[in-house]
Amino acid sequence: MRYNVQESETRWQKIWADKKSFLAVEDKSRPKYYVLSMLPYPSGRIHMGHVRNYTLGDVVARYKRACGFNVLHPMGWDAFGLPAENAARERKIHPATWTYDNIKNMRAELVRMGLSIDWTREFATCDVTYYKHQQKLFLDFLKAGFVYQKEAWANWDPVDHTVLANEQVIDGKGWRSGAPVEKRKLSQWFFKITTYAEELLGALEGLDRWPEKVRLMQENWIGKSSGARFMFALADDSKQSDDTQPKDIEIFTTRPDTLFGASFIAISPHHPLAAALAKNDKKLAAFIATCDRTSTSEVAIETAEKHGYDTGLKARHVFDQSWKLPVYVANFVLMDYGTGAIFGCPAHDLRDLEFALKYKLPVKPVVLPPDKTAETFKIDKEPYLGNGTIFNSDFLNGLDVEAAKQAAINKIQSLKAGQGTTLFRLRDWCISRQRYWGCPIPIIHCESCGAVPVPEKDLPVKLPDDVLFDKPGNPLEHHPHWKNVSCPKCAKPARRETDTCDTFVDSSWYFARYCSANLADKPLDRHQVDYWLPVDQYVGGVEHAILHLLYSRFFTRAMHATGHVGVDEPFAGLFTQGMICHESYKDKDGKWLYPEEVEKMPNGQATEIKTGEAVTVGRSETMSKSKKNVVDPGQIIDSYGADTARLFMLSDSPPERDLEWTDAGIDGAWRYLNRLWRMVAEPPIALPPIGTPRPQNFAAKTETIIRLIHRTIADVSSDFERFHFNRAVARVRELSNALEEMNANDTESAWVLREGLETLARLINPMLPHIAEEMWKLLGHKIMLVETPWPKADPALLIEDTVTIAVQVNGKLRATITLPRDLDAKKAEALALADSNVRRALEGKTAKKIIVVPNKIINVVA
RNA sequence: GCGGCCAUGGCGGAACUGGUAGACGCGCUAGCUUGAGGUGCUAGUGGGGGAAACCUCUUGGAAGUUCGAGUCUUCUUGGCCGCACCA
Repeated sequence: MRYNVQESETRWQKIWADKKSFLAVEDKSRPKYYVLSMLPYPSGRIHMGHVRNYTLGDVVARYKRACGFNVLHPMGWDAFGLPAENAARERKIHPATWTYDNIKNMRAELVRMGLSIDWTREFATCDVTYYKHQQKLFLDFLKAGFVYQKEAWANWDPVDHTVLANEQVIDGKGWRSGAPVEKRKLSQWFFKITTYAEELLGALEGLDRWPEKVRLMQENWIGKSSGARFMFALADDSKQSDDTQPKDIEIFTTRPDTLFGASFIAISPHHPLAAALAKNDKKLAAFIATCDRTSTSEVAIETAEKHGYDTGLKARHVFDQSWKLPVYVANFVLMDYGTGAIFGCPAHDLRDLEFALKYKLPVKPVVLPPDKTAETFKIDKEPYLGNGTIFNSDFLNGLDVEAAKQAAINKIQSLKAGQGTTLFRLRDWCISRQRYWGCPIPIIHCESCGAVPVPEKDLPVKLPDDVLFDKPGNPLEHHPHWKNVSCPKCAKPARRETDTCDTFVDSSWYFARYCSANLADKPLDRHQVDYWLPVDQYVGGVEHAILHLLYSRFFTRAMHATGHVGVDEPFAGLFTQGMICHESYKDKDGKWLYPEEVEKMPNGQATEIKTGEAVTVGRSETMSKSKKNVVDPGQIIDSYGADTARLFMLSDSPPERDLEWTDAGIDGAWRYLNRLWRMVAEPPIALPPIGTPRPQNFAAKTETIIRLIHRTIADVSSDFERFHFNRAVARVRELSNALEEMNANDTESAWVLREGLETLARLINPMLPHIAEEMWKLLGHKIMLVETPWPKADPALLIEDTVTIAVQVNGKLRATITLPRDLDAKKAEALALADSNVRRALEGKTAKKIIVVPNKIINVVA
């Protein structure tokens, strides 16, 4: 007999659905646990990354459920976005049709994975019933001051008539059109994420169940730096281009302690002063134009080379009005950071040093390293960045770097030239997208009233269905009448905002919406949200380490401020899984081949099945459609079943690391599934009926098995708690190996075997839910495993009476001895020394020192 | 360039706070069983030596701390990831 996977898996899936096994209902009497896998984009098919992601989430959900938690484990669709519009353009399918068809297919695939999801809470972010609430949140945020509109530079694709995200600009060209991207100033909507910059940074520390790596990435992204901003006055005798030219330059620095080492001022090519000067300086205008050109296309290559243009202007040093510094326009100074102007201190900054060496500017050290003397210390090709004592610096002399920073800031403030300040790298979040398939921004533009929020009673602002994708640009803009409305304030003819929201907005609150997914009249129900939030365990890919997670953290704070939720942090625990990798194959013409088009030889060579020609085998790398090194989960589940796929995902590789897909691995998982089934379908010993009382005594061999059963319960439980699923699988396999070897046909052994098999079924249940239920049923149980609590290890059976102790002589293992547990150190010592191997290793020498670590090791030093 | 992570058999990986390195699996070898096409069972499997007991070397490399280091420290090599002139 063989295990009939397909029959069994579809049967259990139906039973779970019929019994509503995974329906989540608020229940104050039980602790809640919210498990969430990252929202999938409905591309049409699930891929291996999804399988891994949802398997991990499902193991946690099923395990916590068995442990007595009231579990919420929902699923939905991140359904807005560009691919649907591309499909519409390329294949003349309406984005909605394309999206909902894809959702239907993918939902069916997810159901076949046997996930313990509460499907009653499912929604797609493109449902009007979802995005109308998002529009309400937008209006609330607007009222609370989290939203504003401003002119901002955007990457504009002149062929597709659309704005491109930075990652859609490749070598300065649009990723679809290939046309050189232009910088255009557009009026766009922003969320004020910078309001919370300090808090988003500070709260990272409290996210102790987040990967260190992700917290670090967010920390760097937010990029806090403290320093000072202050004015350098332009000297009177500087040449003046016209009256509109500013009289001073404001700079930002994190190193006010090095001010006495200043040798120049540099401003960005985009600085207003540069623009003013360029009006009467053709050479400068040309220089700025060169900077613009290199700044878009060849950023990576040009990074090293620094260029500057001496404006001829002089700036007076803040601390010494007689000291005049030259003012350069320099290509390495960014306009959108700080004030767009810096002072250069070559001795203590690499970039300033490069610049100074190139333009022969003075290099004057002002920080003396602890091991150097003032007379001999010189800066050559390397700036000195470390701590030290300030010298050559007037009133700062003798201070260390930190003290000097503070002293310099105090002085600047007393001079009324500026003040100490903190700067963040984090920018406000531009949410405007010039696209159709997104949530409309609920704003009406009126000639006389300006940007007017759509009144709440008029929500939702629905996307029109009758749109055409026959020409480039935003279909909402081209629609015959959708954008023509009357102003809600003055009733004059006005124009709807035709921008839609960035899809990151959709995914910034979906986790909260699941708590009251079917609520019609408002976005969230405070009681339900307060019960379920925060998400206890969030699972997804590292690729969202910054944007999605940071936006969600901001959104949650904004929702808190507007009274929609009661928490600041959406995700208490975060787990980021690794990618799925596979070898790639190329034919002789260099065209990629799918794995199923290739036959592998035992010697590692490969040939194309169709042609018989040799195939180049590439190294294993992340599965991607472009390289065709993908394996379709649907096909795997068809032939091996969901449990096999799930087991493969959990075995061997730790979940945070990349996983290599191999056919051998899936075969191994499949064989194990069959072994499990055979163990209960055809047990080696006849099993006693359920509820047979536990025998009083066991033979030593049987006792060992009993102890192993309980050891395994304890180990697997702690492995699950710590996301060590590969270890859990190993522990489970050890137990099944031991049970398979049982052959004594006595009543005690039979009892222990039943105990072992039942434990096995319960332990694998979170990972392999279908076969676990099947085994449980074969063992005669009427109550399903989904309703059966997690097994508890008997603490008495976890403690061994005897322990095996390693005996070392001079740090080298010479013997292992078995001793009663917690044996007195002196006695243990004596027994160790009596061991023949130990005596031989000592070669008659006497022990100088003996280290005894109870129940672990004895080291004899001779 | 800056910041971070990682390195263990032929392969994926175990080893909790420094305490028997190589659990578990894949692969391979030998034998048995089964047999038409994702079988099952037994034994073995880090390198070198030995019939064996056992000895010896071994966690990218070099040094150090320690009775004892895969684990801690310093240097070094290689790989992966993030940021990239952020003043």
